[in-house]
Amino acid sequence: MDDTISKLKALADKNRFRIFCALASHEELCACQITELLQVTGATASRHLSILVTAGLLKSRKDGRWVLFSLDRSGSGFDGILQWLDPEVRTSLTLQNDLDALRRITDLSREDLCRKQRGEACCPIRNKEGQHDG
Amino acid sequence: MDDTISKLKALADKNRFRIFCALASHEELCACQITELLQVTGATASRHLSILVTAGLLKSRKDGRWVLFSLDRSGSGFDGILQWLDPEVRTSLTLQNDLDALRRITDLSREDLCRKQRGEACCPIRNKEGQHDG
DNA sequence: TTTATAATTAGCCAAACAACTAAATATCTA
DNA sequence: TAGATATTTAGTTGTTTGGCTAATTATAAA
Repeated sequence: MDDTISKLKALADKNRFRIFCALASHEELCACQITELLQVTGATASRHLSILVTAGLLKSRKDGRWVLFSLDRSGSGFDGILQWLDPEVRTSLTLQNDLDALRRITDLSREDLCRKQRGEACCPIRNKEGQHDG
Repeated sequence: MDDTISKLKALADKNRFRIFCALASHEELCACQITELLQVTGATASRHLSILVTAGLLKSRKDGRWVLFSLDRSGSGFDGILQWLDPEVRTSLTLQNDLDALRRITDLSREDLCRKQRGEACCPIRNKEGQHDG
């Protein structure tokens, strides 16, 4: 039971939920891409990612100086999670915006993305929210 | 998305998770039976129940001075939740103990249960936990 | 109508949590 | 090696949350 509750707790946060859904449609994303998507500090993104990994929802691998995250589909009941969340992922405005944003983010090379994060304001991520999230 | 996160938050607490699982195998339970199961104050049980109802996971109906709670299976994706949690429910030691306890609780009339809650120590609910919960 | 009781609400406190900044730990490149 | 950069860890702060007791509301019984 505690494992299941860890998973529930891990998903029961808006930013972590967005990370999870982002990875449901992108095989792998690095920490800095997640940071860019959420528009939080790298430290914050890193902590959220570690919570998701610890809960067994994500796995990570190192690629040079990058750490790449992906869904850990090995957990028992994982398909049930996806089945539950799937209609959500397809209809939420926030998550649709996230997909748009991710497209822009992954269009940049990681190098360009990181240059951008150092402050050269190119390609800002717009957040269309404020409307009720369908 | 917010609705889904409310459901996740509602389930991401041990006591609320136990309530939900209890109701997965008992059509209806009143607040005082839940109180007895969790071994918390009525106020605490009531708050947990209201969180589950607000999230759309439970519904309630009044029967005289009792309020009876049951799963609200109408929510979209509800079957996905059950599918996810089902293996859990069948293997968790805590949840198995809860089923035993519930059998004892529902064997009592509600009147007897409430007399018991007023302090006459009959039929204590044993908690076998402490062992790792499988 | 008075008393008892099921349930909820209000108010309090300690623990958990999510965000930040700053510092530390890799890893790559010049 | 020195410097840059991707990520994580440490430490701080304000908010949320889960539990309690006490007070309130609603129903039933005497």
